[in-house]
Amino acid sequence: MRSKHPLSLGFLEGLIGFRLRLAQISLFEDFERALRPFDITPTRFGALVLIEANSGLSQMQLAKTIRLDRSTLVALLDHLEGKGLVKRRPSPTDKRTNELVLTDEGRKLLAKAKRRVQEHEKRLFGKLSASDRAELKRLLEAVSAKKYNNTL
Amino acid sequence: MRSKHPLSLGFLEGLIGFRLRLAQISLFEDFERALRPFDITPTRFGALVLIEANSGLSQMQLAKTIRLDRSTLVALLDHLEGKGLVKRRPSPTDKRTNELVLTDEGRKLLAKAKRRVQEHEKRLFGKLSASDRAELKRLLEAVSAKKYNNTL
DNA sequence: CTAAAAACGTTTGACGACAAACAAAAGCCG
DNA sequence: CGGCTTTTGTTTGTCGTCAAACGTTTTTAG
Repeated sequence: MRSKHPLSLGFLEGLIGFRLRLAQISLFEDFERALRPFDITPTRFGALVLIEANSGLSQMQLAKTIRLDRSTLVALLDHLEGKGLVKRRPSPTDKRTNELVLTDEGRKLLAKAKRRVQEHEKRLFGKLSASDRAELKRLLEAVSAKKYNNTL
Repeated sequence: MRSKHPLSLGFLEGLIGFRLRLAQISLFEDFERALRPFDITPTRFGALVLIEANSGLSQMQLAKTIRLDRSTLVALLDHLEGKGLVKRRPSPTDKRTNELVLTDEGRKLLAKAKRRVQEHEKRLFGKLSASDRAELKRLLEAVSAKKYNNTL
């Protein structure tokens, strides 16, 4: 006797949010496994990419863009800085803020990581057609584009 | 001087995974806010629905279906049981497992929660057309339908 | 039938995330 | 200018999650 998986999803069956959650779990699982050798998580990867693309940005700017609490970012940057990938440089114009920059080592590691991430995306979304992928991206953007009535 | 949001996303621009992550954050934010009065999170909600739809299921079956570690489920069920919404009932046929069932109170609360969740889904996905919603759901299902090469 | 292997629920430890409180600095406004 | 408010980075506390180890029970092999 082994009534295996097939449970009824009940109310969850119709919920897009539930599917989104499952997809997110699959995503994270594969990403984590693929980037484990680099000790890089999705969040860390996002931070590195953004620092590369916007050298000198502040912690708040970074936090907002990847939608992370600024307090969370502290430990994350401590980690990356501890590994010599990122540097916090006190801003000369605003003594409250730090300018974030990638080190040479950071740039080098990121280059390698990007290739892994590219493979990872292919693995996850490769089963979809190119137009399906574009469509998925478009729809996801629409979802997080927040301008819903904040009348709560 | 206030260089606001507009940061370049760089490499993230093209990644579906990044969009998925952002959408997931938006989802969780709205869900959490909408269901806060009930002290119900997305994960708890999933558990309640699944127990309702598959009364008597085991913890492992539940954990697998919502893709949660079985150790995580322990605390979650402790919480729900503590609030009198769920009951753990030792299985008569397999002394290792518990049969999970909803209490009357659990069923009542879940009914209310479902309505809130329905509103929440409308809020998040209502900006999409019906066909877009169906498409999104289909694509997300395809993503988490794991059967990618496990050659890693 | 019996010994080894697997499954189940639990405990403990680690980690990432948020929220609240804080000090320092910058911005605002009389 | 001079005081209040806001912003920024940090610390501390809490929570949800996974992973590993454990005892009990079931399943499987020989």
